Amino acid sequence: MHSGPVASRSADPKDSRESRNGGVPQLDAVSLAIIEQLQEDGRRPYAAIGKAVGLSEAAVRQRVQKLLDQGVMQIVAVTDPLTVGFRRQAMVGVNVEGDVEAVADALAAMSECEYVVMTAGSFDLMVEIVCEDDDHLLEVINKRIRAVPGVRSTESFVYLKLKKQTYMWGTR
Amino acid sequence: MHSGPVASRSADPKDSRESRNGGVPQLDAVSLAIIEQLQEDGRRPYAAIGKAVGLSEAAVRQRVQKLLDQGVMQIVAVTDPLTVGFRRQAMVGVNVEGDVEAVADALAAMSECEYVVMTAGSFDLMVEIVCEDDDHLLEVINKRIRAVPGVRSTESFVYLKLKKQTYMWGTR
DNA sequence: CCCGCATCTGCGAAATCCGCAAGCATCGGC
DNA sequence: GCCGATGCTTGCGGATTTCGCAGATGCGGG
Repeated sequence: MHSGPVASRSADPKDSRESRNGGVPQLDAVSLAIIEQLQEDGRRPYAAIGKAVGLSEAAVRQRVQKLLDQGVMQIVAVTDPLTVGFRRQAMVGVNVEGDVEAVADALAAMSECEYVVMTAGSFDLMVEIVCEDDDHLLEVINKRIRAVPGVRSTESFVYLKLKKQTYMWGTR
Repeated sequence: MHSGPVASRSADPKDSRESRNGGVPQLDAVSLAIIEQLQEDGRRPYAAIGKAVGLSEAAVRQRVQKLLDQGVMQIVAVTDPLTVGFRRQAMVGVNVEGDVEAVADALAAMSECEYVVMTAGSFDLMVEIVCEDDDHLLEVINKRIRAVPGVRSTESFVYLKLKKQTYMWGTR
């Protein structure tokens, strides 16, 4: 069902480059161009993509399937949760003692955490959470996240209004 | 091309509820169910969705089109920018003096800003930025963002590793 | 009651998706 | 040089999907 990390882990780290980015070989210009097309419209037909990037329809189909299988890319509907029934959303900065990645994995396992990223700066981790209401939010932050072993402290930023959300870095 | 806010502005704010969420009437259970289907797979056929939510293929198609037109939902490919050539990514917390929303709009207009949200807490704004390299990152943070009138201070969190990125809040 | 508006359904035509096979070029190992 | 692996192309046909449109259906206002 693909709910885990963005890039699936590989069992055979061949060289240092691949072992550091989850076993995904670097993408060539054509795959990049395909991704750009699908960032503009996730439902664009393969033939149209092929015309745009200079590949046959079948080749595009094969590449897209591989990108999806590898977990490099996902094609999904995205919305503003606040307009779709979820009333509380927040970014939580986390400070960790011990193994940061282990804590990150533990947080990523929680269904309320949509987004988990390891950072440099005054937080070790930043986590975006989506909740039904205030009670739910309170429980997730104060009971679940702070209960994870290694979490030293947290700071919360409750969302008031989402102003922009795009995925079109390719098209500029 | 839809690169702006998530929800497009309406010109006729009828009641207070709609005027506060960008003119989008609340979604009914069927549209919710459709969105859930497309969160699992953005390319799922309309007929399959219709079977799942109890609607005809054409009705699903009309509702999806409306959701897209209204800006409630977008169907796109999402990736980890760090695996696709962009080498520096960061979350920036911003403190503002004066009109927060005006600053948010100014930041949202920058192509490097993928994500702009107004927050409660020790930051007024949180902004995610995607850059080509360190020079680019430095320029965006220290030259462009801090040059926006009303920006009092910023704090940056450079991404080290993206651990989770999902859009399946509906399916739990 | 009637009309306008919004939504859903049914249905054909066109386009797309998908699996498959054969041929070909490239690349790296041996 | 030979060979296997990989990836692209072309072509194909059938199943599926998309798309536009015409015709119900439902609902509230006048």
